Amino acid sequence: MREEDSNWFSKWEEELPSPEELIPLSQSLITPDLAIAFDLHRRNNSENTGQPLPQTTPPQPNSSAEFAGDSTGDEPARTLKRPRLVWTPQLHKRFVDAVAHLGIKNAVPKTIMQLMSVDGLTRENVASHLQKYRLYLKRMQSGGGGGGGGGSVGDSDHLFASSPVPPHFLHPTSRQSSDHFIPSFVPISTQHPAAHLQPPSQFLHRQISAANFNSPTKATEQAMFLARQSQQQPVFRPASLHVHSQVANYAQDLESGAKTVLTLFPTRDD
DNA sequence: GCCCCAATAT
DNA sequence: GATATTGGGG
Repeated sequence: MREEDSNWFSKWEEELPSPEELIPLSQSLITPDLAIAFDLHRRNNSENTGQPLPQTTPPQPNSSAEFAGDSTGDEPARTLKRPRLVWTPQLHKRFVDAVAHLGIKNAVPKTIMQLMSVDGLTRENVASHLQKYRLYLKRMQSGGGGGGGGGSVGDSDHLFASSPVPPHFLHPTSRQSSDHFIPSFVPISTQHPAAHLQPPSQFLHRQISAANFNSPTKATEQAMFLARQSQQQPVFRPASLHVHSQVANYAQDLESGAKTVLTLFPTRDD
């Protein structure tokens, strides 16, 4: 039923005290002007090991939607090109969790984008990624599903392979609202290829308090989804949340050396 | 307008 | 190679 869905969704929005409190993890994209600033002051350490960016400007959790920096004060903000979005495993996991949570049925770009609630993430970003992800799933059902065949999915899907694929993705059975797909721990025991992009200190072990989703109501489920993403307790103790907003990392492309790409940096691993 | 898919561009 | 963008169609 749609009604339920829209119900919890609106309730969700109503009940939330404030985005800042609920979603401390809201990942802010850097503004273009900031990017330019960084580009100007860019350090020479190409392959840095530590924190690449000094936080000269405390990013505001909610204003990030506007890239519309008038840094140069001339370009219409909408025309400005955003840097390419880099789908880190963490970001991708968030994507997968969102899709899993919505169920394949409702997993459309717009909805996914909303669920992920990542600042600066556009519908196009999600659509593009979703398209590719679907291909991956398809490839997986035909190739690797049977067992025995050896259809190995190949190593070309590093990113997608980094997050567990919810079982119900692979077999379109009649109904799966996936009411409770537990976005399980991703056993990031080994480092993924993109690990070099992440500061080593970011690797913390993740533990979910299973006690939390004992009796999730529709309303709270959404909150808990987000809470789970941020590896925080639900709204209970907002005081303890460190609100260190994420810094988007503009990394100079190591190979080409000319491109600027945007990496979303979760402060915790997912 | 949103969505999907495929193809093409960067 | 990974994303973004575009185009055709529902």
